[in-house]
Amino acid sequence: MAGDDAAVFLRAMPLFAGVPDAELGPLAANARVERYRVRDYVFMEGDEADSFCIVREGRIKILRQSRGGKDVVLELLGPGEPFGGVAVIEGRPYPASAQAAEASVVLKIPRERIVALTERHPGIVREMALMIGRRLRAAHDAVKSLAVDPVEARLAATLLRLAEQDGTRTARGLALPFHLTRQSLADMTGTTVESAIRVVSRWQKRGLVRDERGRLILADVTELRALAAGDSG
Amino acid sequence: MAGDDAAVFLRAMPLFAGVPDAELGPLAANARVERYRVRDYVFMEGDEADSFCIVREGRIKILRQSRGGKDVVLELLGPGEPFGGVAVIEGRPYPASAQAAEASVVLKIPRERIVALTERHPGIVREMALMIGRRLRAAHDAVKSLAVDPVEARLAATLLRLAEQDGTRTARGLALPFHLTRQSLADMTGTTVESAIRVVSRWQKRGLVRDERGRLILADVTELRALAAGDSG
DNA sequence: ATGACGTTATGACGCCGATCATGCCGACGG
DNA sequence: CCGTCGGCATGATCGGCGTCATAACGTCAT
Repeated sequence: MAGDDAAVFLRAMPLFAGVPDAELGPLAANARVERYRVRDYVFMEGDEADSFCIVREGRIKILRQSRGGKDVVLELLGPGEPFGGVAVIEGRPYPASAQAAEASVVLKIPRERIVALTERHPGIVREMALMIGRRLRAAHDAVKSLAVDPVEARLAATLLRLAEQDGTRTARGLALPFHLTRQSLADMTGTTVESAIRVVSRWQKRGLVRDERGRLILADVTELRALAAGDSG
Repeated sequence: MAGDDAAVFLRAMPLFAGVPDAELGPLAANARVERYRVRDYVFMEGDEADSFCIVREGRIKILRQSRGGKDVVLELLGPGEPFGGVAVIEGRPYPASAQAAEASVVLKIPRERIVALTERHPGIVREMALMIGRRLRAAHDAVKSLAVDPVEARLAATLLRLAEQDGTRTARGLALPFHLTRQSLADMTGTTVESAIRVVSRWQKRGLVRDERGRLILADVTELRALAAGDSG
């Protein structure tokens, strides 16, 4: 049902590098393809972890919310990036919600399938461990930043990380390949919309960033890096 | 050189549950036992990751420091807990420093040994993945807390987590089994010594916690839980 | 068209908590 | 014994930034 293109998609992932085509085909065939509109939830914190998910198109936010309604965005994932894997192999409910930041397509592999596959191919577990390790480092970076850096530095660091991860070089500067709301930006840095708006507006006036049809473009990367590092000049 | 007691110690770890005694003996024999005094560093951020470490006795802080000299404690580990594993299997330098919070003993297994063992026993990798996953969740908890909770709530949550993890029940309340400096507490919650001192003193006066020879005892757990949850009563 | 809604924008106000300073106490070493 | 040092305690001050309010603008559905 998912079709051959799903198999091709899975084939391209480092996670399944050690799995032969003969097994990847059936896996793809058992995967469901789900479409989400902006603000739709893929799953909610506390849901039973029945699927291993992979972003096919769009952006998925991993977030938790506090009583008080404020969202905290823990991760922002793009095409090719898996999520929900830890909960699935642990057999526990999802520890956070997954929400579409824009219209998105997600590949969902049933729990039993992925578990069975990992038992036959330990390489997958190894790749997963490495991936989770990278995310742990990222989370630790966030902790450190929230603990010691002022809002402006956190915002600069966040934009730089996103841009360096999957931004595109243009004549005008480093461009984020997707629309990012000031609200999302605030939720990613532990601040408020107003503060995010104020800081970014200030940067626009100073020519550090540009806003082209909703897409942010980092014009002065070195200056932003200085701000992220805590220098005040 | 490490002796048989090291083998017994490793045997008790879930991480090596799938490894036969015949292999655990040589592993223990190749492990080094290192002693550290308070404030000694096991390794520093950026050091080449040449050892997989396990806390044998004492407490080890995993921390990063900002220009400005302020420490951020990411994890506080007790006996039986491994660290430095992600960096070792990834072959990258340690992403954070490890420092003794009290006099401690650490078991250090050379990189090649642990890597070779994981190749023969994929179960270790699986256990590692689960462990890193748990730590990732803990890190995400910290991110959320730093992003939305006020200082008092963060301090309460931190003490509760430590106490529930390896505290001991006493007549007076839930006791932390080790001495925790206000400075360390501040570094774990992203605040300053002064704030940590003020909050804890206030709690002592209200009878929520007691300080017995440096050891903190949580007398009113339910009230602390309410504070951690953000209620102001 | 025309509301409704989401996003960006800007100002006024207030407070939490960081910063700075000062003092006390116990431990430890010369 | 007394100087030094690390940890705990408390007050005064000030600023970053969260909160609240208001408004302009673009998009979409009816």
